[in-house]
Amino acid sequence: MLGREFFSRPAPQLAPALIGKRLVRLQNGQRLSGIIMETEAYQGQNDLACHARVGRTKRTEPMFAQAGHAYIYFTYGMHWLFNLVADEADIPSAVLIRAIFPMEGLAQMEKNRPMLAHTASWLNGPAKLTQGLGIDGALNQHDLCQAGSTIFLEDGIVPPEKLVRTSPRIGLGKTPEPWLSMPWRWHLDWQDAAKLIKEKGL
DNA sequence: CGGCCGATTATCT
DNA sequence: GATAATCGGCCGG
Repeated sequence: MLGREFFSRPAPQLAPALIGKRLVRLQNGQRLSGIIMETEAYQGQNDLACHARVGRTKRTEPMFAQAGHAYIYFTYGMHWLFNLVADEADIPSAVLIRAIFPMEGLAQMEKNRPMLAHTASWLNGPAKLTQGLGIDGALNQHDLCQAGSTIFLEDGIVPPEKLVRTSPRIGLGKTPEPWLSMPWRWHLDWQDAAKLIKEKGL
């Protein structure tokens, strides 16, 4: 299980370090997991794409917590999105997990999210992976570094830096520049991930 | 594969 | 009262 020190850095540093890590969720005592393929950083009140740009509210409060906690919010009237809190306490900072490569508990994940199961498009979206892993608001503010947690990270693969692509963050709408174009999204192509996982024997 | 559209409701102004 | 860190269905190429 990755400890607090791993998460304790600004989101734009944590986000690329998360690519290749294994996200594990215990559901009914069973391991569901996937390799993290895509992340986005949201850092501080200056970042006008960050929910916490407006300061502390009921929704943004988790982003001000100590690193290693979960920030989970509901959007579009139907979707839960999962973030890992980064950086020091009182600095609002988080990394959105946008895609995973399914690894363990495939049968249970298929029950959780039947659509497109076992295809490359199964869990390649921030709301898709929360469905697959059975993550919702009940886990908001959870500590991923606490013994006995039902959600935590483990080491997985360490992709070569050249395979980790960057781009602007997705879905920011009318967020002003320079935040709209900030290259704070990191991702691994599906085929590259599959190859690396196979090579590593996971 | 890419673009447009409707769904559906907590949160904030 | 407007908006949203999305998704799936449906269309056209």
